Amino acid sequence: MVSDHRTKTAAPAHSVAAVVLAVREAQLQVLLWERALDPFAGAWSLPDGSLAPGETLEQSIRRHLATKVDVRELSHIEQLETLSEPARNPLRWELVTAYLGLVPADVDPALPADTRWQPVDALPALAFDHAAIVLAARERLRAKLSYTNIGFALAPSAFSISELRGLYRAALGHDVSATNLQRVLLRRHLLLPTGHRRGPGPSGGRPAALFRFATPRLEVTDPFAVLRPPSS
Amino acid sequence: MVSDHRTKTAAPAHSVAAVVLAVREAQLQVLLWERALDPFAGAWSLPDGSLAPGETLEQSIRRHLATKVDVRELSHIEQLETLSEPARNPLRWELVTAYLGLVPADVDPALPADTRWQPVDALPALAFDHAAIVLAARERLRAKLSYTNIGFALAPSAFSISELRGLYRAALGHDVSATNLQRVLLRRHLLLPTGHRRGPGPSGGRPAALFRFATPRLEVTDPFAVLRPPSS
DNA sequence: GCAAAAGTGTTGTGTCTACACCCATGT
DNA sequence: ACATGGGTGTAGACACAACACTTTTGC
Repeated sequence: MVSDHRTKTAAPAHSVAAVVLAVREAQLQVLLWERALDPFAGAWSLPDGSLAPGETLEQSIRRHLATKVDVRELSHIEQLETLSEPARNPLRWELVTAYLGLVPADVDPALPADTRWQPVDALPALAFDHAAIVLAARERLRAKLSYTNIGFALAPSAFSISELRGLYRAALGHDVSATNLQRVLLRRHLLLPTGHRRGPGPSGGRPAALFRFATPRLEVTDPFAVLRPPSS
Repeated sequence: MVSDHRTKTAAPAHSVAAVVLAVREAQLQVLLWERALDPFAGAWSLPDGSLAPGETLEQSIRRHLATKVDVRELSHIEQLETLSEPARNPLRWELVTAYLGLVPADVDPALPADTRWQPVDALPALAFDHAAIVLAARERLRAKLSYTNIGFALAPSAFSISELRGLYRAALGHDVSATNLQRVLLRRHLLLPTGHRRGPGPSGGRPAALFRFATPRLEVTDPFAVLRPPSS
């Protein structure tokens, strides 16, 4: 079957789409794009595009993000899933491979006019199956915040604990104790003190120590291994 | 771009492949297939096939498994990832979406002559990028054994704790304490006593109580939420 | 009684939450 | 001095591993 030539002519189109998330104004936001062409002309959708010969899926989504919405400063990218419902695109048979991309809170890429950040909690109707993809991306991010160092991808290069707390709160959707956040992340050696301090605000207050993430690459830090190997 | 008709003619072929795992003879084994046709004729590979019009990826891999290796008793199936390296297939541009499938230890599907179970720890050279897919599947299974009820998909409908221990040991690759396995799974209400007992072996011994998994569907049982919402 | 296999009791350790308290700065 | 925001100390709850011990069977 791999060499069945009839299937070659019946191959589906393949597109890539990205859920680009960032915390902006204390909210988890996603980068959306207003479609100019059918299907779903005028509707909001995820940034997407077609896979070109000679490139991998990840190269493809990076290319589309760079050329169409000028987003190059992704601190992290990972594949989410491939959707294949035959009717997902009303015009043709098309699969899509979805990616999760993260942008640090301190970068603000210049966006084209048809592109906008939207809070994930208040999404407009989205084209295709993109609403489900956004929710899957948010779940993936939330889970990984608990057992990996993925916070590095949301945070600026240096930050105070309370700033980091704001990022976690926005991404997780619930409050986080600054006390325990600091201790959990320090215990796991995810955070390093930079030695610098943030100046206090206009109304005073103790200056906050600044931290940075120890590693700018995704690592599993809590091997959630209830069933871990015996110590002997 | 979605409506760019040039890309339609340049679409890649799309195949599906499955890592079907089961614990057999105290080892984690994978279902392999000896390829009859090029590319990689004569080499071992994962069971695979082409996506047909009108079907989803999951329907497709279920169809190929049912028709080609006669495996219908999958207790669980989930998508792993989609691989897209342009040179992964030497004959043509082809993506593959990989699935993880699990078969309970007490079912033994009749297999065609070109199909065989092989221990994951002693794999022959595999076609394409299939070796990497098998390792990804094993990692996914191992992780999910710790924080979900996925054990239900490896286990028969009723089992003693020591039988279950054997399954976990084979899948995880290290020893597991029967004492603690029982307590962890009971504490999380994954396991229910059936009220029946297994007769003792020829050399005596206390008869083992039989258990079953409470739910035959994947559930996250340990929300590994170090950063969980405050109780108030 | 003795060996074999299953299951329970118990102790110790580590990680987390919650909350009280202390520290450093501006006005 | 006092308000404001940052950081630490500590106690309690919980989950887990390890291991000793008890129970139930065959011989």
